[in-house]
Amino acid sequence: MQWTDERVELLKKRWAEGLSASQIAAELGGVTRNAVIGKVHRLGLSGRAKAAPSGVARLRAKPAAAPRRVATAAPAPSQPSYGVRGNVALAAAPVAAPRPIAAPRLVPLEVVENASLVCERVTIMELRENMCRWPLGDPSQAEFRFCGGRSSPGDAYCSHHAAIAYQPAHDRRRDRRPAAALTH
DNA sequence: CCCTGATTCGC
DNA sequence: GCGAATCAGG
Repeated sequence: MQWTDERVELLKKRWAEGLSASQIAAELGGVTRNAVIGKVHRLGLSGRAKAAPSGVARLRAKPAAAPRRVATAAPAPSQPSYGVRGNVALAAAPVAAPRPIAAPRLVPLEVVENASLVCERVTIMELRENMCRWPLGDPSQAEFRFCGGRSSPGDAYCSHHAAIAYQPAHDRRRDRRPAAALTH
């Protein structure tokens, strides 16, 4: 991918809007957040309006560089695409299309309550790959959130919500307990 | 751990 | 010029 005028324009715009480098990278596609940050600096538009980093930090036009030595071959990426390397470079990590609705069935109340405990109540913007996409509330409302609890990589839901969502259709009817409210 | 931006420097 | 690797910080 190259920095076409269009891509640069979008970058400038989003950066000005305050989006993070990784968010911009995801929107652009084909680049990592490092690439975005690098470009931002080259364009000379770093340092967004940011509440002064508390006094001293300001003056640190510091040299404390890194002793990096790349030398040999690249670390043979296990995945052909961009991946997550610790806190490093992650490009276009597409969060799977969040499903607006997942119709919960009758579920033991305590299961639902346990689920509530792990709900982070995150917005769609805060939703990440390994976060539970269980919807909370009305998707048409601003208050709509996703559970956001930890989900196993590749799983849509956290363990509690998975227990609810994937409940076998059978043993639903038997043991009657207080029906859980469906809002959670 | 998740993430953020900043910096260096081999390419 | 580009961006991975790394740092420093939340």
